Amino acid sequence: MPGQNEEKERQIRNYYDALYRAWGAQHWWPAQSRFEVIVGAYLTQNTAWTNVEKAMANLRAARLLSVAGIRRVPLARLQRFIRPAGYFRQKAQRLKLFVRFLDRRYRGSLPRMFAQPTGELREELLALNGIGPETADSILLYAGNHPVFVVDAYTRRILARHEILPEDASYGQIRELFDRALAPVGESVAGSERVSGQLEKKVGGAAHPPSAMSTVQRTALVQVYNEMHGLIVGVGKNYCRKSQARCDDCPLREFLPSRM
DNA sequence: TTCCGGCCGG
DNA sequence: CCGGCGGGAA
Repeated sequence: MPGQNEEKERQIRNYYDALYRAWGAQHWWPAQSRFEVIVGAYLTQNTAWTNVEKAMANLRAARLLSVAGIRRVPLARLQRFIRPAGYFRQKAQRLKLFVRFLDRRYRGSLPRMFAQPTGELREELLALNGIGPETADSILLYAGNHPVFVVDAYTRRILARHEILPEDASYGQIRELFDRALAPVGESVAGSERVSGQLEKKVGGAAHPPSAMSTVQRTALVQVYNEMHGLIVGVGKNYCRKSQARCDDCPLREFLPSRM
């Protein structure tokens, strides 16, 4: 049934529209630099963001929130600074590993790293110990401005509860759905049309291959992916919580699959 | 106690 | 597929 997927994609666009109307731009992932985004992406793995902020504040106060800083700080010292973020031994080791990778592969240059094609850089990141799909995509999108959608536990939970995709849907499947759903929105933004209320007009367009994407389209897509993930996290944190969800006040309540 | 903006190794 | 990693806040 080919109509199934199209319906799901339209639903995703409806969610984006409703959430953006309710909350507006999220200014998601506030950070001073790209490297801060990368550090945050590591530290926030299965960890509350408030704890990540404490660790980041420690690093910033110690003037270690940079490639050079992580490079020179002794491992044991790094562990102490990021302790509030939990898993501090793993995470300290993995931050060191990332800088080592950056040094060897890109001579310590983030601009050189992010100049790499999206797909190839993604594979390189995934090969690193401590970087899985979500961390890789977070780095690509929020630090590198590459057009990839970030799937997290909130995304999966919302899709499952709304019966759009099963709970055990793969990361790739979820990401594909959002890619296809939001590509038309990116085009809409690129065409300098208003986003809100215009989402119904362009439907059914498959995602362009990266090579066929203009700079304007790419930038627009990055913005849309950025916003959508931020909005979803807002839903997950405040309403679609693991236990005791508060569907009554959720901006997405009208889309619930007719139950309680 | 539960949960958090995951990921790795057995 | 499962256990471990871990501190902080609700």
